[in-house]
Amino acid sequence: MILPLHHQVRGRVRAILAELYDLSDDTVNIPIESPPNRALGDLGSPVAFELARTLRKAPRVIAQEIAARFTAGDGIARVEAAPNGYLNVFIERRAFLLQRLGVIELPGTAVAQATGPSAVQKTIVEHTAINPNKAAHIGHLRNSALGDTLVRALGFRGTPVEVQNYIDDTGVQVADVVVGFREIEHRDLAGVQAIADATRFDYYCWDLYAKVTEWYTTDKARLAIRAAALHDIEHGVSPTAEIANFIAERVVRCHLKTMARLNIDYHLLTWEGDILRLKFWARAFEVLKHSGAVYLQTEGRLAGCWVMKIDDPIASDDDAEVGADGTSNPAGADGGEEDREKVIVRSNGTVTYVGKDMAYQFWKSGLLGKDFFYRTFARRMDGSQLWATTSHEVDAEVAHPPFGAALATFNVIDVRQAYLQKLLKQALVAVGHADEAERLTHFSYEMVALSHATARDLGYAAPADADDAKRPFVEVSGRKGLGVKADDLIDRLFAKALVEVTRRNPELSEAERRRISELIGVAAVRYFMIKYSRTKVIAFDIDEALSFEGESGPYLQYAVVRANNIFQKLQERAGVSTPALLASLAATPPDALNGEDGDHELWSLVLEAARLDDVVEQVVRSLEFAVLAKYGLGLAQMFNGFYHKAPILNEEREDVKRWRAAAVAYFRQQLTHTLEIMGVGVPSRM
RNA sequence: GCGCCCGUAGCUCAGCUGGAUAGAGCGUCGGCCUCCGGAGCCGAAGGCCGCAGGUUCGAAUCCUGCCGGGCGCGCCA
Repeated sequence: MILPLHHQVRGRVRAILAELYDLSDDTVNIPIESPPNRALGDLGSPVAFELARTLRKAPRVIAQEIAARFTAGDGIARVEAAPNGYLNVFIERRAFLLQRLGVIELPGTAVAQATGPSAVQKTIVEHTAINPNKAAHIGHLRNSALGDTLVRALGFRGTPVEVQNYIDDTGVQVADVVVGFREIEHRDLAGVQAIADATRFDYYCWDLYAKVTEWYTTDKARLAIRAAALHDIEHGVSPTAEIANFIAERVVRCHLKTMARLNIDYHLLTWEGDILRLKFWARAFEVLKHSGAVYLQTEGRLAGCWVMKIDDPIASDDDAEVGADGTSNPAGADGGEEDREKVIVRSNGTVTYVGKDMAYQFWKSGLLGKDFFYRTFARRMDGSQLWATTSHEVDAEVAHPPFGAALATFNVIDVRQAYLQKLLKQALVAVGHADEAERLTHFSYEMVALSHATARDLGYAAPADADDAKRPFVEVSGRKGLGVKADDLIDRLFAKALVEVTRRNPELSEAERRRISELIGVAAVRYFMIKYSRTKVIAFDIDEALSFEGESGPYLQYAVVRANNIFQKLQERAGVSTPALLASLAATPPDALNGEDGDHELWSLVLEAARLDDVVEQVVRSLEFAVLAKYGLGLAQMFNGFYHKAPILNEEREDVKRWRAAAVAYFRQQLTHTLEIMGVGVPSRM
């Protein structure tokens, strides 16, 4: 951890600024950065540049004046003004490392914990939310990997988190599969159950879903069958509703199994059907009507609908200018340009998706005044209960944790839903809860598409003249059945890892080799899914995803395994236990740590390892997990370089040996934490 | 048409709320296992940071306008 030191430096610079220039505390922000190399310093601040204009002094002079006032102590060795105006801080290295290794006490932590935001309230993270009508694919994996990493990152910094997975069991997609079973395969509930027991059900539905889509296109009249099925599901009409229930529940169990393979799980499954049956919408509707946010449109195109005004700063400019070319579209036969409205309740009285989502969000934010009933659905990976909502009081378990009513909410949903998420926020504002709206975050990310090479592997060949062929990637499509199933990808990764592990460690038992392969496979997928910025479309390439080299999860694991090996060997060959080694540091001269011969590699490793807390803060602030991935990569690279250059077991100088070991001990601790935040474990061997 | 996103090395991408010399992986070429495990390390080649203006001590980063690409804008979800 480096942040306590940041706070300290900031505080002391503030005090000096107040003293020297009479600058009040919060007018100046004091950025803390990393100087390009250790010879320049451990922490650096360009604060003098910003002050240069207001103080009418050269940055270098300001930096010098601040540095002159800066006294050593409290973990800071000295402060220098660089010739170019940077203020550079040098850390008291020995104390810093010993504190982080727990050899000596870290001053101020007890206080910091006691005075910290003790009453932090719960944050809800909703992710995954796969339609329960087919197997999960790689697009869903990006969602879950990002969502779960967010959950872990929040947990790392002490924020209580509730993880929800929303199940759209009453939507068209489930209806489609019901239609497929009944109309194409002519099966009843028992028939569907038999198939579920005899096959990989989510895979079966994947294919069936594609078939149904095709089936609709051959005769548009068949769409009426879908509409009827959807209606029956929403109203609980037998037997359609029972079949739909069965399908949804079975497929959800498949999804849970898939996600569990990647160390991803949830506290609560919220079922859309329960939101309908418990009339959450009716309550939300009252509030929305009462506030005037949603009103009945009486004229025009949307007459008879309850609508919400979209406040889009679109600025209805003059569009009178239409080119001379005759393509001017007749914009407004009857009012095309005035305020836009979004339908919330259709003229036939049914609620749109947005409406249901608003009710759900009101509940998440603690504004609905209603609650679900709850039942145990399954076991979580740690053995505790996975809860699900229910609308039947008879099924309900009285004793359950409190759900919903969170201080803050993150909805992990891809960028294509940005518009709807914006409306959701707007609805909160409209009913007078601007603060809740402020604390609602749409964690958006770009979609996963397929590289042309991988689409070809899957047997998809776009006609050369088709649009698809010209695009930079091929879109995943559940409707077309085009996509890489999550479990297929995971299977391939596990299998490939097993080959590699077996080649390197033939003496291990098969069970052990499998265990290791799975850890490696998980690292590969999860790292792959977070290493891109969330604003970037991933053109998924199977060969790239299967790579265990370079910028990959296994590379990070490998670094930790190597580090662990050193301590194991230290114990085996020299009989030195890690605790004993660390204990001996207090009495070891710190020359090696301070860089004899101007060599700061050892210290650089320690300092970089310490940055994890800073990185996690940045990641949570920006929701950019690629930063975490890059940090882990850089740290592993730094260690690997150090590993080759600085031997430990064979180092003769005892003090050098100990400090190197200490640095590596801290490194592996921090990189292990980094991997934990990614949901990745460390194998015993690789 | 309007809104959001992307454009950096041959390819895939980093570049933190403007800051010290624009970096990594893959690929290419050349080295390194009597030495803690080579899923590794070291080195080389490879960049008008899409284009043009602007803001300032300083711009890959901020603003404007273009160009190219993606997505969104339904009484679908």
